[in-house]
Amino acid sequence: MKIEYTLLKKEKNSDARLGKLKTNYGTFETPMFMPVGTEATVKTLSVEEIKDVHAGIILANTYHLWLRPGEDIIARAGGLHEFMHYDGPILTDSGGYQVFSLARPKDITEEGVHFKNHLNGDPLLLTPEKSIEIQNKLDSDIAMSFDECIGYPATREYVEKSVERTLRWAKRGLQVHNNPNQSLFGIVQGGEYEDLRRHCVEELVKMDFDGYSIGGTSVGEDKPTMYKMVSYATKYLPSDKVRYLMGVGDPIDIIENVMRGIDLFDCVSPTRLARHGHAYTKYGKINIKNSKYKDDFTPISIDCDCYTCKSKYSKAYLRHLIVANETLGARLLSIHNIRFLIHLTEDLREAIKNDTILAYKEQFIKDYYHT
RNA sequence: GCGGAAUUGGUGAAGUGGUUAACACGCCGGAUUGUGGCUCCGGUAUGCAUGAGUUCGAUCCUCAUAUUUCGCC
Repeated sequence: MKIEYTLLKKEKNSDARLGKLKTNYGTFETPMFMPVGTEATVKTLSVEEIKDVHAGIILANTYHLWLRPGEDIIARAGGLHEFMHYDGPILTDSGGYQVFSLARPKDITEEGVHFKNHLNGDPLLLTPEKSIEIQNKLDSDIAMSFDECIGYPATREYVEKSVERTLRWAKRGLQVHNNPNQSLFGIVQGGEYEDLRRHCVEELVKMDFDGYSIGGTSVGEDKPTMYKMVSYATKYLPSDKVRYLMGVGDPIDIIENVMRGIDLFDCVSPTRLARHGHAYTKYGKINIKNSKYKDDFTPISIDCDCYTCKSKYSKAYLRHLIVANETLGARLLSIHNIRFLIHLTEDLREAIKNDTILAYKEQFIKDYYHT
């Protein structure tokens, strides 16, 4: 069965949407933040801990799992859910982002993208067909089209050419996709150009994907530009399909883009920041390594309902764990940070129900930037 | 007691008779956006054991003192 998106309510003062996404592995409400589990693990968290932060869905990565352990091993295990012992919804990224982070422009051809295996240096070719074929075998609930994620700034000429290629790649992927239990999303590119974003949306909608993502953001542009890019896409996307903004996870960005009609987000930041000793709080991001926390025996946040805060692990102890490079520190902070972002989406859903998102945003920003 | 060697920041240390004393770790900050899992970027010795001398100029040469260390009685 494919996913089913139901639009439950639109907020009065913005384009924010409350929705419901039904998958073979469970139903959850949107907006929702997806924790990133690149290597079939949300780094440092057990499956029970992923559930405990109320993650509706998680993300894994085609490129990484292709290289190691290989999609055939995962297929033999019974698919990604069985393999990683996780019975909730999973979305797989296509490897398109690795085009941006690993490849050089000359490595991109019509056929696909030439990489060097980052593990052993072997030359690799990832094509739209190959990416979809791997994702079919991984048996995730949602697969992504293989796209070219371009950086910012990029010339209009380049973006034009790249969007057309991304569209051809989307079509090629769609043609080989053959997993009836897996949905497939198209990815909107087009840089900062409204007509190109619009064109990309219109062509993707003609191909009739199960959902749509917006890519090519958080690649070096400033916030106003990112928000414009999102609006240029959501403006033309069909309201009966779910929308996913890729790679965005800054709290303020989540609020701003929910208000522009985004339903799903993912970002490595909560887990990466945790490993490097940072914690989100209502009053801004803190660096737990700062010496002022050396003898602060209070939890990160008294009104946080995450395991770490509820258990009253103190800042002094967390600081010690991070400074001593103990994995428990990364784990406790990851739990806190992911829960913080998911809690944020819960608050936003509530605000959509009550049509109070403008006031919510104003108060959040006031607190977050220390009034 | 006699003789030798050593003494550079929080630590391990490099270094030179002449502008800002290398590097590493630590420490103090910052960064991080569809994760190439111990990453990246800053800051961190107004001073080279102490005192005196030689010199235009000494962390570097000389002497004394202190401390450490090795050997001998």
